[in-house]
Amino acid sequence: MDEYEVFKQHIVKRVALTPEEMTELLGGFRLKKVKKKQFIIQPDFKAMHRNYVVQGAFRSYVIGQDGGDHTIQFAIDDWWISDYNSYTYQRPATMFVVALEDSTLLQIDYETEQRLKAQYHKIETFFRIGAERTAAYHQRRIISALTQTAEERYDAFLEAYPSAAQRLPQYAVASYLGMTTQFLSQIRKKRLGKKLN
Amino acid sequence: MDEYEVFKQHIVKRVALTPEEMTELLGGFRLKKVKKKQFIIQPDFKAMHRNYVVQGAFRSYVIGQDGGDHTIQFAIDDWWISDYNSYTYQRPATMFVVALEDSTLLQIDYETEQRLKAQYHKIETFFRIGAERTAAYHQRRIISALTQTAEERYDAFLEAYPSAAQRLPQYAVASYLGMTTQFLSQIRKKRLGKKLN
DNA sequence: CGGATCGTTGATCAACTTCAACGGTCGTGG
DNA sequence: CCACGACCGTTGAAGTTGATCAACGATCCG
Repeated sequence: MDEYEVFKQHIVKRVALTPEEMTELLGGFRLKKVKKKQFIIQPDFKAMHRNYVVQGAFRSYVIGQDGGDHTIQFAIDDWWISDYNSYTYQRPATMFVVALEDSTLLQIDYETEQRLKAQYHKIETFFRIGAERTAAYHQRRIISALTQTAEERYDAFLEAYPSAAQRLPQYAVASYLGMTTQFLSQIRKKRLGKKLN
Repeated sequence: MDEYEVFKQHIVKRVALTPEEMTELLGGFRLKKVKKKQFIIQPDFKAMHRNYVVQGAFRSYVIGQDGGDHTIQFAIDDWWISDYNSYTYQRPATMFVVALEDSTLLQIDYETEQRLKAQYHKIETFFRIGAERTAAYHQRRIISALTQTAEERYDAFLEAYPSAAQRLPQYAVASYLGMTTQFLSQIRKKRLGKKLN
């Protein structure tokens, strides 16, 4: 299927646009193909784009002062990803965002987004809804981090994102859940005894 | 100072409104005074309002299955607070939001907010900016939770919100930082040896 | 084929929790 | 306005969760 068609479906689910608005919004995005292991955002560079993942998988992470690697977010098909502190405030990034597979993105740059939001009320609405959902999603993650043990977080992850759990490398899942790969391995071992898979 | 005047200053910092838009937006909010220990949101009830704190202090928290109490957010003067998963999606809340001091709020209800956003482009912009900031703020918290030790998180908290650290009860700060009150007490004790305060 | 990357395992170790007990302060009802 | 109980912060000892360290096998990819 055509890449813009996938994205169009995504838009329609959030907001009803006139043909003109739809054309303008789609026109703001540029198609980009990236290879596995390629970076689309790096620390010290401003995050230039908000990224919609048409197809593929990405991971954003930071490096702690201990040198450890901590996953902030995943994005697979039909998700968004960026360094929101960098993009929103147009400041240098603190995060890496890297492709975990060969992927296809639709990117909008900051100035274009601002212009479209100012020009079309319903495009503003579109991005407002996105920001609200991002905020609500992040809040759920904070709750999970504060209230659950490592094992419970893994269970919850399997339940919430079963396909992602299959598709993503183990080290990335572990660091997303705030534990070491070794400890995740322990958990999985225990699980094998009780249940296949 | 008049309560609405404080709020007006807050609005002006985000977006430039015409007198009509300003009147409409302010008109959407109702003043509410709450006493210390009073709840403004409780689990199983829908969060009816988005709350701007004119003056006072609030705390939102969830109860884990262990019965433990986990602070999700604080809000003191000039901050917003709600259960965003409940308010955004109009579903039953999972959080408590309680006043830590006698406080003054400005509340808008969901339907009014939707109506104003639909009617006035720049009011939509106002809330969009709020949502983006909330998302960016939550992302910083996630990074902190994943990358820092308990002691580092306390340091960062003192630096980021020195006045809040003074004003809020210790048990609330500890549970916000994801540690027990006992452990926070240990950290503070160590600190006394090195530096006053 | 050979090196890098990824997941695994087991032993030791550290960060943080839990449990239990105590002193201070705050607010409330008598 | 005082007394009492509830709430809050503190301390120390023992216990757990999850990290660290080190080593190995498997797989992927050039």
